[in-house]
Amino acid sequence: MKTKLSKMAPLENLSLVDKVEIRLKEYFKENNLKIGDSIPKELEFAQALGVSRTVIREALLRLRTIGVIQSKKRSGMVLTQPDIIQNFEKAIEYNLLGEEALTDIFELRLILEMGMADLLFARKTKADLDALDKIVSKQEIEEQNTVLFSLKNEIAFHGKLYEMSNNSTLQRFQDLLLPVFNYVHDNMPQGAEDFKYSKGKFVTHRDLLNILIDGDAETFREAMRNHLEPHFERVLNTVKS
Amino acid sequence: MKTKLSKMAPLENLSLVDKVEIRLKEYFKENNLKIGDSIPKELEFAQALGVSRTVIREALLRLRTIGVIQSKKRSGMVLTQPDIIQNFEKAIEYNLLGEEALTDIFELRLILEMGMADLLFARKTKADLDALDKIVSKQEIEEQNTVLFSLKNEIAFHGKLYEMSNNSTLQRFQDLLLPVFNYVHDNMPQGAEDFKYSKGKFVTHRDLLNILIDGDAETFREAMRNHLEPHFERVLNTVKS
DNA sequence: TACTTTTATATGTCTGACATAATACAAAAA
DNA sequence: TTTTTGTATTATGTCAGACATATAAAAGTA
Repeated sequence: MKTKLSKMAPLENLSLVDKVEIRLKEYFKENNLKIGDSIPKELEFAQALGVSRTVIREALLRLRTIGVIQSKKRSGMVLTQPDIIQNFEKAIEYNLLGEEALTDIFELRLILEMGMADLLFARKTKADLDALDKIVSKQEIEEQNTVLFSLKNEIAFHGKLYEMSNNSTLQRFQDLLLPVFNYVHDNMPQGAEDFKYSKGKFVTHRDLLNILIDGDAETFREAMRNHLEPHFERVLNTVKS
Repeated sequence: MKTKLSKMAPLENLSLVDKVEIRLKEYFKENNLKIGDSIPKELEFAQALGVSRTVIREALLRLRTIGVIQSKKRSGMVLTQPDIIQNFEKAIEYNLLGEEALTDIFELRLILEMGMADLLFARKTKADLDALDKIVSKQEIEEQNTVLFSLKNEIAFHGKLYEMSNNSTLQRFQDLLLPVFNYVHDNMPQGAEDFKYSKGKFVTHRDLLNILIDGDAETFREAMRNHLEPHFERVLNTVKS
């Protein structure tokens, strides 16, 4: 009789580089290294761990790739503050995100725009509102004789909102997600109709701006919800597997 | 007389590996490679580009680190769908995020929880609500004779909300951010008082659950806003540089 | 057919060498 | 003295060739 093996965990199948990476992480923790501290050179690590310089280099290269260290000739390597958005960026550059990830990200955008009302009201400045007014006025002029929807103006308005959040992580997130929106925009089979949401029965950019000027966060949220209605409708009616 | 040099741009200072990485990216684009496709072996790339295998390996290792390719002995390398959260994770593991990034991320959490109301109402199931009820009841029993705030129950409740969003990117984001919340929680000098927000004048988990059962998204948003009030108060009153 | 053994092969690791750029320091010039 | 320029040093960057290891595919066996 064959006994079940499903419960047996595969015995650790780590490459040397994997192990070295773990040791390096321990080393950083134990020595309580901070941003700006420099670390021993490759050869010293190699001797200390008893492996070749090649392996050390590959492990360090991983850290460099995720932005945890930087290296310079002659000066050695220094711990740096990783840019959490950067890798995200790279992954997207390779155009390898699947359908599900793209959908998730699009939903994420809706969530973010719905959720940032309070930050906007807490941090808005006169200059911000003036800038928004310019954007909206420009859009109104350009679109007054057409139903055409300008993605450029759309991005300008919503991008400014992200900027006003004064949260640079959020802001970079938005920058980075723009190509994804374009992709979703371009690949929606139901046509562009859905995207003309700044006209007609929905809340316009001008409406949003007016609320931002003398309304409150709660009102803004509900207005934004209406503004984004076509997107929500599409997203919420799409059955997720 | 000294002429100004400010206009001179530094001439490109890319390492060989940098250049190879760019070429690889071009290669993927030109050949329109998709997830699952396999790519030539290291030696072939080395010969084609006229560089050593070492350089190719380092460039490919970068791709592997960000999850764009996977390698297996003998089978070569295959394009894979990068896990956009994974690198995030790694960066955080190294405990190298600065104060600003942590603050940003904490704000991001507030934004997300405020923004996901519509998704919750669109996707809630009976099973979800039952599960939430269990969590809340457990919390009520444990905390009935104390003002002590249990971070564990807090995480269980809010974590379940993320789960209900049915957006796995969002969900993993939350998993990953938990240590950051703990960090912020542990390092708040004003003490734990602020965090007992599920008692007293604020909206409780039970309130939120009831709204989730027979309320609507708008009501839920405002309730969540009140529920998160202590956090918002702290965040919005902190002047960002 | 189903199973086991062998073989070929691409990645993983090692070694030792040289190239290159950044730094420190000495020498020269102002 | 102060500034500039040359020189030596050094840690990373790149190279070449070898062997180790896992494993997919082929060959052999029942």
